[in-house]
Amino acid sequence: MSSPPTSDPRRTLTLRDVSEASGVSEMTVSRVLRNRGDVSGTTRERVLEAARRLGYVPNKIAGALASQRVNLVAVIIPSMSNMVFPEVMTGITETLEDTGLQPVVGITNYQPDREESVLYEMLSWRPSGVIIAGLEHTEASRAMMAQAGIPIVEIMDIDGTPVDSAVGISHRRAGRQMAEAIIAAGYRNIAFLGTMMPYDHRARKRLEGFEDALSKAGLAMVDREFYSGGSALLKGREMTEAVLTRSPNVDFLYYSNDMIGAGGLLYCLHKGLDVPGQIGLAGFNGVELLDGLPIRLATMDACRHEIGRRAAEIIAGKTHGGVIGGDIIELFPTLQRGDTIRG
Amino acid sequence: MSSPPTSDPRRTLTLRDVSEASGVSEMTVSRVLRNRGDVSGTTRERVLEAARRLGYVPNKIAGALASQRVNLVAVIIPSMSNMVFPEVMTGITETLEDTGLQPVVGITNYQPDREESVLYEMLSWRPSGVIIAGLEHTEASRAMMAQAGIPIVEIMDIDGTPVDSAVGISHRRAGRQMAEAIIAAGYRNIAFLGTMMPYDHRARKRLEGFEDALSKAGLAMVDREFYSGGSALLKGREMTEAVLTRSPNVDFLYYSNDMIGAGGLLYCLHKGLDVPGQIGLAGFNGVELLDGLPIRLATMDACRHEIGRRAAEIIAGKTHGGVIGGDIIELFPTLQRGDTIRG
DNA sequence: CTCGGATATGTTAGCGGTAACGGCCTGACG
DNA sequence: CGTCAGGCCGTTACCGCTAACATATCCGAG
Repeated sequence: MSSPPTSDPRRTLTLRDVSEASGVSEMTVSRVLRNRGDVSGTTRERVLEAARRLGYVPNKIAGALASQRVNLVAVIIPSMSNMVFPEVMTGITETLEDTGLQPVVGITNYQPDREESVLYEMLSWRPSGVIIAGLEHTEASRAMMAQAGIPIVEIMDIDGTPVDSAVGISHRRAGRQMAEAIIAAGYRNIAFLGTMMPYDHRARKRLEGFEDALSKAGLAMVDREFYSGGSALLKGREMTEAVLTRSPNVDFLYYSNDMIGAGGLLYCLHKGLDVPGQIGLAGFNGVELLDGLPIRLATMDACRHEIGRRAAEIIAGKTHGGVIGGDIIELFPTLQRGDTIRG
Repeated sequence: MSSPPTSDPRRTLTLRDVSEASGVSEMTVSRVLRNRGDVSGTTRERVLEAARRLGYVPNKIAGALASQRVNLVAVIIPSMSNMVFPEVMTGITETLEDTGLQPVVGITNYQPDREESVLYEMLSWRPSGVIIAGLEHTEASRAMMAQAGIPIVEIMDIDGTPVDSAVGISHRRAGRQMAEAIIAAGYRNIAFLGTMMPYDHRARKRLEGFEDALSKAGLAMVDREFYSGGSALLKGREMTEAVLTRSPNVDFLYYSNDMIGAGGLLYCLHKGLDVPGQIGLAGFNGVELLDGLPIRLATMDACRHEIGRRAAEIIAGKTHGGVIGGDIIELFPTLQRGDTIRG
């Protein structure tokens, strides 16, 4: 039943409390806590002890306002349940780890107006940089980013014009490459299975590149099937059944992502189809999950981890007094043939 | 080539800029932008127009400092690539959506000291509440949370003593329940396959509950296998092979999560084993992915979405002037027998 | 016409830190 | 013994915004 040292017990502590408890000025406490400027060893000890004893947690809001420095990096991505963005995040986090910078995530659910409001909200906290997925944004979003006066890195995609910097792969090229490999393997009746893509621009670009290569070879997509929402694995299974029923002559299934591809693969194996002889399959992303499947789905690694790493490096570099110029870094995904393309 | 209205073109804008551009005081601008207090229609229009034209983004740092209110909720979880936490996040986000509160995520990678530093970092931004996974924290972490003077909700687990509120399930009971169902189905030679769990307390508690029920029935675990890192699906496959090779008499495989369970299931099916006659399997979590498998793995739904929802409701309620009392909300997972337990 | 009370806008004083600068003291050096 | 650099610590003035209060304006009732 001891009473607290001074005043209100539940008031949150400030520098002044630590200052009084340790008998030095607030400024000195601030210096100790930030490890900046010269403070004698004994004073430092006294201050640290007092801070620890009181359970003082600095107020970064006040600190940021005074110093005009915020150690946050806004990361704006469409989704987290996607298996692709967690890995990008890992790359970002790793790289930022020892720069004093901290990522803060915002989710847009692939909705441009939601992206705009998330961006607005994040910018209002004056972060040191922005990492944002994709090159397609609303006019207002682009304007905000251009105005913000901080490094902006648009990631995943480089088929377009970034506001500032960009790190990613060419999805159009990725689609084309996959198509070429499939054609070279002798498949001719190719179907596409993928997301409904009003706003999944990267899936759209892959499809465009893919169809481009098909038509160059005098071919056209034989069938296509779209989905949205639900368990991707299950959707892959269902869509595959639908396509194979509707178009029995199909000899290749190109999926817009690995998850539905995996579902499709499981379905084909279950039905006892000869993969890759009778029918071939390919996905996109190179997700870890594929390693656990009975046979390995053909895919393309989207360089997710490195994209995160490189983007974070750009932010960190510019924050610590780098140049202003916008860099465009293109990465090159590798085609993994797996066991589902013959040849 | 027009020059900017005043001074430095790249300086970030403040209320004063909007104030000057619209000919009213900063205070009035502030009122308009926050939709608070009485402002005439014409003034409001003029201010909004000016703000839009200039591309003004308010500085929440200054706002928060002045108003002593921060619309952020700290959410601290072990991992994002886990399939379980994204769904909790969805529940949180949904519920917070129209409260003006915004979740901010921190990741601990199951490391207590990392949790401590993430917590410290987040508390230094003075959030309106904290949602944190688990009941086990360092002494310092518990002290910080107790001191913070804001609502704290510990989620996922209720087998223990929360700092303030808690929302979750009893993992011990969940393990026990699963064991009872398995025993009732007539399986007797049961093996456990799961994560190495220095800090995955929930997996540990499930195992404890499970073994508890086994021993009550006069049984003991026949074999066990642990993993850490890597593709869970693949690990499930590998561990299953290891166990079945080492202990051919095993007739049930209890997995600590659905992902490795799915890997094991695929392995068993691939080997042509009779599931669930010859061998049974069960996982934990009720992840969506299972819907896409050839047959449905037995599992227990961990109520992830509802946990997120309820936790967010507690925070929102207390923030908007609710009571202080710590609530403990227990949810009850449902056993989904699927097709991998006979009977 | 006067006056009370909305309604609309401005003024002042911080919020809790930090940058910048200044003062004091010590010890080395000419 | 004066001087001065450098270590150590305090003072002052904000950072950009908002709470609280003060002031002006307008309207209709009495």
